[in-house]
Amino acid sequence: MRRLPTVSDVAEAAGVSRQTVSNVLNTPEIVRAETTERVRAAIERLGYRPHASARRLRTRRSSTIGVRLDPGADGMSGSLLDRFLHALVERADADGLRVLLYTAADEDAEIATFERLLDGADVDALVLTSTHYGDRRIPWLVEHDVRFVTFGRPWGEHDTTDRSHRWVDVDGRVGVRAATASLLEQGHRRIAFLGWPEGSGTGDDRRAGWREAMLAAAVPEADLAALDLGVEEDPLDLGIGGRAVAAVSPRPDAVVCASDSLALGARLALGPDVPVVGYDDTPVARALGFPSVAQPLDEVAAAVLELLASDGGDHHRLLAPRLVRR
Amino acid sequence: MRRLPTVSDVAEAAGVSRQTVSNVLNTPEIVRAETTERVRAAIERLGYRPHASARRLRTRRSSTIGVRLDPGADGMSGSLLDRFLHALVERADADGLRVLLYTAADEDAEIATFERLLDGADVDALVLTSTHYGDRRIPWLVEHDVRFVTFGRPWGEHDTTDRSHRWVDVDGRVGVRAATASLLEQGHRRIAFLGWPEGSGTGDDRRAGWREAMLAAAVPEADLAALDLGVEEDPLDLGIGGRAVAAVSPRPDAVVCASDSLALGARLALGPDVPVVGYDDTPVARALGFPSVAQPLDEVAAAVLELLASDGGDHHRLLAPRLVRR
DNA sequence: CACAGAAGTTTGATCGATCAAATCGCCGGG
DNA sequence: CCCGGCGATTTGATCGATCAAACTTCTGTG
Repeated sequence: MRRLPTVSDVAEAAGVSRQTVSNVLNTPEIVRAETTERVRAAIERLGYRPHASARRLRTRRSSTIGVRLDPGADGMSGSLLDRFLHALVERADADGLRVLLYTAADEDAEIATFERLLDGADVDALVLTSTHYGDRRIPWLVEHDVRFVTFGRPWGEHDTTDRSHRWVDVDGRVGVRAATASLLEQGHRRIAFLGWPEGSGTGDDRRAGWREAMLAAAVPEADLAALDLGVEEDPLDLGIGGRAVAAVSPRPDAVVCASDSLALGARLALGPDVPVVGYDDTPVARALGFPSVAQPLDEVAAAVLELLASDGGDHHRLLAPRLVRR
Repeated sequence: MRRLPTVSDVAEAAGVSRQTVSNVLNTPEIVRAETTERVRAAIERLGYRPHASARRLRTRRSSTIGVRLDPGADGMSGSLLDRFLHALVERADADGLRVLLYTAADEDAEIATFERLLDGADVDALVLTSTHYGDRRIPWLVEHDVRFVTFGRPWGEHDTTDRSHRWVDVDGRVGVRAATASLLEQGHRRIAFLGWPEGSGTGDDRRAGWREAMLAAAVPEADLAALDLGVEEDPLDLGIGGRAVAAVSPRPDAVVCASDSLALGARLALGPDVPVVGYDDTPVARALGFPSVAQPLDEVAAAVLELLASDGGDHHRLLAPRLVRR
């Protein structure tokens, strides 16, 4: 491989000094227009590209963000992370940022990885994806003064106005409320909610959306209990959700679900005549043609990067999902 | 953030020179055991970690491999890339390699990205995932003397013994043959193959596996034509495959499919009584409980890294998939 | 006992960029 | 006509590591 041109080569070719070349690239406003022109031409002619590692060494910034590739998300919604990652990489690229992946078996291993990545100056910011109750990573990062943004709000433990923790999330409650409302509009009244047992932040949030819509439509509170189903999802047994819905008597008119995989279970148990709405708009929902609440992953990615870059301003964003009707 | 310790700090603390510290880390065999011990202790005590960018600048190696995050793989098997990536990152981590993501809208954009990544010394090797007929990326990489491995063999255009192109792939033919054989063992004879129209490398390879198994079981060649179904898959219409199978008369005893999403279509059209086997072992197959041919992604990742690292030895690997019975 | 050669360790230079400070050129005011 | 001040550009030092070569110490041999 040929030797790559350096700033010095460009400088010589353009008849200026190294620093001027550097200035053209980093602070063009202090360079005379005519000089800029000459340097630009030389850069073009020689095919010069700054050497990323050299720059990072000097500036002590890596312009790289670390993202964990979650092993857990192996369910049907696994592709969600995939799509988020894709959006993130695309946006980051436009901002001149690189995305580095890492994995970790558990929280301790992940914190050890943080140390490696940060001390080695491999990354200078992190994006975390699955936040949960009692997440030990957050305090660690805050304490070590690391720049990070989570996709997922801090459930419970934190004050949402806490300025040390920036986060972006999608308002599941609003999404499920819209889904439920759309079923109510179609004339259904006995709309079941098929979700997870109480105690998960995300799940309870989505459940709340269903309750709100039902109560707003004057469905008596007393009727809700029988329609509120929480099952422990098992990737190997889709039937569990379906059986729970099928056991409700009288049979519900429609079902709003906390995930597409629950929705698939319900659909298989009840047949195509009972409307079902899923969550996450996965390929399964698209293929089978049932509606689903889609997370605006592009917007999430954009917001994550904005929060990473910004110093002041707001420290969190709650984005509205979109109901995909089918 | 505190100033991080450098080699010099460690050297001073251990009472040796910079270079000796470097040797302890990179070529321990030339350092006296006693010295190594002392340096190791100092490293531990100070919490020293090598600065990745400085090392890269000096060695002109980034120890980072670039992987494209494919936008296209949005189907049900999208999570396949996800799982592969995960395995890759895990293995790479163990070898001290980092994985950097990139995206690109089309082939030209991707080649432009190659230039950026390589010239900037961001990555020193690439892993490509979806190879196709007439792939212009391959000759570009070969010509520019870039180290790369593809997951997917070169379909048609290349000689498989070509030493300039290293690849790893999964033997779909063997996988589908095993799937078909297992159905034959169960006593089925009219086993349909539901795949894509002829002309796709992967698809034809899988079809060949079905044909082989059928012919080996003495099913007359003449019977095969009616059972060989190729449909253009449409992520928005799962029914297309199902309708194709349902139209076969007399109805097949069982169906072997080129993908889980085709299998889902067949399953929905024929009901749970006609055995169906899918391909890729996606969450859908697991959830619905139909068998599927699983690609050994861990092994693929390991093989990819081995080929990337090795200088001599074999230049390609064809791995055997595993039939997941259910 | 001197000495060649190996083994272990140190020194100075370097990778390619940016920072900080110095220098140069030019204009206008006193 | 000199000088302060500003804008544009250059120079020298530096980031943290490794390379290449020099140097020191040890070992075994004639």
